[in-house]
Amino acid sequence: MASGSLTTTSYAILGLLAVRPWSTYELTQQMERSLGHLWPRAASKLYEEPKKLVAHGLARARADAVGRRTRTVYSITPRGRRALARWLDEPGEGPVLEFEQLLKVFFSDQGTTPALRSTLAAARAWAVEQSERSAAIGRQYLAGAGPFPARIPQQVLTVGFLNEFFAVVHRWALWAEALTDDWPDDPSAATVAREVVEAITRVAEAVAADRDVG
Amino acid sequence: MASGSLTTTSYAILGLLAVRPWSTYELTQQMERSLGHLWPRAASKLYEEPKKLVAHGLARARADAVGRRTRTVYSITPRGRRALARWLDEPGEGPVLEFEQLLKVFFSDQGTTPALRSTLAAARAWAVEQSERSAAIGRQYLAGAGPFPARIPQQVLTVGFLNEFFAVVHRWALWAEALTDDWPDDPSAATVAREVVEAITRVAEAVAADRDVG
DNA sequence: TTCTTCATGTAATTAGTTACATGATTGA
DNA sequence: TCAATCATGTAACTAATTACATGAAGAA
Repeated sequence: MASGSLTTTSYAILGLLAVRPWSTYELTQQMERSLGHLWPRAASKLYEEPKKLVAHGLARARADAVGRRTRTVYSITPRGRRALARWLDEPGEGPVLEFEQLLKVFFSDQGTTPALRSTLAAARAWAVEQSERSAAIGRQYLAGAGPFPARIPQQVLTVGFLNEFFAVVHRWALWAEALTDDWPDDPSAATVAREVVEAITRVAEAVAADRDVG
Repeated sequence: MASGSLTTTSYAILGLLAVRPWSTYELTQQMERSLGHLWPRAASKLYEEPKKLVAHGLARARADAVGRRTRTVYSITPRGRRALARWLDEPGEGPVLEFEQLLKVFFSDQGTTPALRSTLAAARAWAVEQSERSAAIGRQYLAGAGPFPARIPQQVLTVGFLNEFFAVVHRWALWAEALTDDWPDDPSAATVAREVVEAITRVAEAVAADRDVG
């Protein structure tokens, strides 16, 4: 028992350790490559959290000598695996989104239409960039390469969501760029057709209809 | 000049004040109703940030008496409007996602298939609930009601994204539930067909193809 | 008139980020 | 052999959350 309780971030690290042992630096690499898209945390956190896992008896640390300095490699303990399985059994929180560009779109009537449209273009570029990176990894797996082939099913489920997420950002940006194409320079003077409001409401209603289905 | 620089959260509040003056409690209501979906922050933050805006000369505070206690109402200053417009001119960050349920899916090979599937069901229920709320507001606007009719174009752009986001969570959960339907109890023994990997890769490649288009 | 919920904050705590420091490795 | 980059961390700081406290308003 030690130093605060376990957070979702703790379990994110613990989950990585369940795959194989990692040095702290390798953990930061994984954060950039995969985990960062669903649970982003600063690298320095990854030097801190594993210590908490060790204090709870869920992981072990081994000091590995590289040249004159030491590197710490962490691995999961049997207790750690049990704790992870228990955590996986609990419901978990829905998605939480932080989207600064969308915030700027929301308040765009206080700025200019060119500013709004360049924000939309930036969002679209973001989606393209993410998708490029993801497509490259996908092709790598299709070619028979790619790390952790045993975990492909879990990666497919996860990447299946992320790619759709990137696609929705892209599609939305295109749609919004088209919609604002003929707006006056002052966006507070713009109007949208009733059919557009109907269309976006239908999207929500289609999903809401699943309530009955269960 | 005072007490730290302005953050995105500061501008989120400033944007609300540009619409009309609000008491702090009203600001927390707006956080629940609209802003919380794209820039979620705890209520207590909303009691603190406006003070920073005042210290920077971007907002004014008026103490309003209600019974024996006082309520603070904040309003934007001309300098505040200019600062907001400048901020809207800057590019802004792409979306950042925190998705605990997806994290559990990612590590689901360390648990059981029933646990995985109940996580998927929870994600789907989340999407349905959000969409219900959003659809109700959409119908309200279609009936001619709804607050801030002058800002409907900006709300359409914003809600247009959010509804598609809810829909993508829903569609993904259904897809994943179908895909895992015949999985063995131990999900680390599951496999997925090559066509599925091809399909999710095509999604990313379709978006990446926009690079050429610009 | 008492209970509950709405309303208005402050204080304590924690999670997370930015900045810094420095050794190891590689390649020009 | 020097510069650049990779690797490994710590410390200071800030943003944000949770917990708490209490007055006002309305319902039973």
